[in-house]
Amino acid sequence: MCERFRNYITRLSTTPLSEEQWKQITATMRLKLFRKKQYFLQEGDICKYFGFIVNGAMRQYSVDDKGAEHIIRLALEDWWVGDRESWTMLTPSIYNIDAWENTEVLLITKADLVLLSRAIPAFDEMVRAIVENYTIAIQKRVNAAISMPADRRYADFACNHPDFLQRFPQHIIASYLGITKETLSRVRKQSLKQS
Amino acid sequence: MCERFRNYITRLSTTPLSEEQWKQITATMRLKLFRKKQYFLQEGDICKYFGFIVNGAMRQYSVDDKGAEHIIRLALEDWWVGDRESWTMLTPSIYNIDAWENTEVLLITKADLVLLSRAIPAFDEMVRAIVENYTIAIQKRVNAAISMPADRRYADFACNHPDFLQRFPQHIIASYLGITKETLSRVRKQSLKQS
DNA sequence: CTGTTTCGTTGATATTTATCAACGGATAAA
DNA sequence: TTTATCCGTTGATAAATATCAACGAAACAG
Repeated sequence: MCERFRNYITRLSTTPLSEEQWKQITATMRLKLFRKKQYFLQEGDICKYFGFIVNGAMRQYSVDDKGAEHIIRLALEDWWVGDRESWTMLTPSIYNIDAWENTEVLLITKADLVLLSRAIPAFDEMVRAIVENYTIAIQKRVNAAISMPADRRYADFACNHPDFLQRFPQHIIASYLGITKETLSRVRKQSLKQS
Repeated sequence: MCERFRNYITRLSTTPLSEEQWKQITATMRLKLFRKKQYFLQEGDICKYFGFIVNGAMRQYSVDDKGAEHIIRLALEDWWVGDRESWTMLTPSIYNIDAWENTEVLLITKADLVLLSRAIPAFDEMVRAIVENYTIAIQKRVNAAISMPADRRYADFACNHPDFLQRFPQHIIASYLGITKETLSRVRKQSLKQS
């Protein structure tokens, strides 16, 4: 059932993971089902868990003064969800995270994460790799946001995350890219003509 | 001379730093002067060092197909410079980093960073704190980029980084915010009227 | 099956932002 | 000093994108 996570660790680390260690991990992390629309984290909450998505889809977003949602992050299988700021500072989160599909998540607390990292080299390596990958990816996203027009941002996104296009509707993708659904619709029509 | 870095470590960590450990750090990291306009990293280079700015100012930017520069990151005293992607993947960087003022930088290689982190708990804590702070800050920047209009982005920036406004000219700030210098000039005029 | 919501599209229009061109002041270099 | 470069501003105009409104199709809930 959680084989997916085991493979994930193996993929992100060089040290092998013993049967014993894997048992410790499964004994520590709890599997929880979030039904469609259920909150993983709600604005004002403190983020006590990070979650590894075993299957399903979630989104992280902020809500502005006019009630409009802005998608900060999308996550599918093998992605993590949680709010780093709230998690590390223990402050109320300004974001919401909810399930877009029914989603199975492996939960871990900060304390347990520290424990497992100390006890299991492969786990520690994985954590470091996650952070590395995340910072690289988000750096690119900032670069795209400040230097590319809407159509190129979409082209980039479609190229790098074709799976997201299959799982999330266009108005969600649009919000993620910082444009309206109407603009995205027009951008897509254009890009079809040219191919 | 590098007292600034010592204070920085102390501030970001809870473990004290012994005289012995500090000596090890200064013996490992090299102080280098970059004169105004000198490259710290040039597009196509592999980023072999991260640098802690002891004094001065640097900028990181990409250059698009039309030759326009897009400021990815600005850095003053107590900030780090380097390209995470190139550094971790050992791939040629797509960014440039150069000195905006004459700048003194403490250099460290990846190997040395690992060594010092293993040997010195305070150093390790500092590295973790940097990564935490960085991910939180850049997350907010993405949020701003996709959910705020130009004037609010500027107001936010001015509020959070008043020191940057003093040290970098407006066209650099504008690029950092993803707008043109003309637009920034108009935004500022508006914001003056209202206060 | 039937009403309801979600989703994507399109058109008309408004707003925001970029582009282009020009200017004056400040600063640095010769 | 003179000359050149950098910097910020402004106006006129163009382009990109948002907003508002309406529609039909599909998916879903009762």
